[in-house]
Amino acid sequence: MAPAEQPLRADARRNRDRILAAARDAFAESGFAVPLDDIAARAGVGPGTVYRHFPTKEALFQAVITARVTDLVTTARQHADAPDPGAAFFAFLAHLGAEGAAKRDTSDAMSVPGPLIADLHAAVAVLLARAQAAGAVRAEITVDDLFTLFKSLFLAAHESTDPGRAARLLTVLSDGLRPPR
Amino acid sequence: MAPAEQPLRADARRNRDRILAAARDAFAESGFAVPLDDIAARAGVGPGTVYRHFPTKEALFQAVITARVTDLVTTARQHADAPDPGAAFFAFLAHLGAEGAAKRDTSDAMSVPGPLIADLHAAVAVLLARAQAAGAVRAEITVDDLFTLFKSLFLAAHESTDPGRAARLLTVLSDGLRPPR
DNA sequence: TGCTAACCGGGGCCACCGTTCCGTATCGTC
DNA sequence: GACGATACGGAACGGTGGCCCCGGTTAGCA
Repeated sequence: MAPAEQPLRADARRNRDRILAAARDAFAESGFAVPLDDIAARAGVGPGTVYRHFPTKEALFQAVITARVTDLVTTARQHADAPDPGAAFFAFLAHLGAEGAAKRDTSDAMSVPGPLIADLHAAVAVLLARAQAAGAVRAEITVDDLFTLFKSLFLAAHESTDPGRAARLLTVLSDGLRPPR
Repeated sequence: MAPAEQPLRADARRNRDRILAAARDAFAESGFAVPLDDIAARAGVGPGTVYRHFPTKEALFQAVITARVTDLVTTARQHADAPDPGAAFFAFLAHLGAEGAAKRDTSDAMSVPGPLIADLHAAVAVLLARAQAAGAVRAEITVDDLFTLFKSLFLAAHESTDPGRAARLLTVLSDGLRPPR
């Protein structure tokens, strides 16, 4: 949108990159709740420097998750063309589940309002509707239901160190979404 | 445990009861995170008075949830004698789900360490083991899985006002817990 | 009715965290 | 090499929330 930004000074650009990298790691480890001072310390800068580059903590978070959510949207749209709507839907759920199990901020990212999440919402709605039309998913489930379920799954997965738990719970959740026998 | 407590002065007892009632309502509405000042205001007393009766906010919370968790344990133990282990297990899950959907502090209550929750844990473990032995529930699920899943679900479910959502999500989870077809 | 002890209210302290300000250091250029 | 603009860092601010203490009041008992 604004490709012709004024060039940053060398140290500024370097610090901006370090802040983004530190924020990426810190948010992934501890979620949005991580203190901003921790991010600054991890980047080797002061809190003031973080605010020079990002107006608020939320803006920094947005900058961190934008790429990830965009990838999710892309993946969802790719699955929308698959021949088997049910398989495509559950494949995407597995992808989302792996993402959420690996990074603690995925749950927070899905709660941030904005066009990014709206896109994700819409892309998943397509997948869900096709899977439901094919009879692979219970008809009464909504996209909001799905988001809520996955946000809880992510919360649950990060409450323990049991590495198999996320996989077990994802299986439970996925199978529960299928129509009753 | 200590039935013969020294008699409280009339006004002290009245205030204690009002604080407990206010805390019960406030915790149910907003979870443990509700400010203690709000509870005090709701009870019509000052924050200092709350601390005269309960040493910490957690102690107050304990006092509020003890009766509820005890009821849950009793219910679980009653279900342990039922002839159909699978039906008993899922009936208890429905009971727990209703509790968690109605009161926002259920999730927090299940996270408090202590003998009360340990009892609940043990009682549910019996239900789960019997249901698994009867082939009504997937064998790989643990009690911790169940607790974690329900705690997170309660947290996430309260983020929306859709009254049917809790029921839908509970159905999904319950069906997902059944062995694969 | 008057004394004593317990109790009440709320102002205040401390810790935490997001945010801002300002003196200083660094960069880029002439 | 020096100067102006820019960026840096960390100390300070403001708000929030748990927790405690002081001065006044009230209940209980003689």
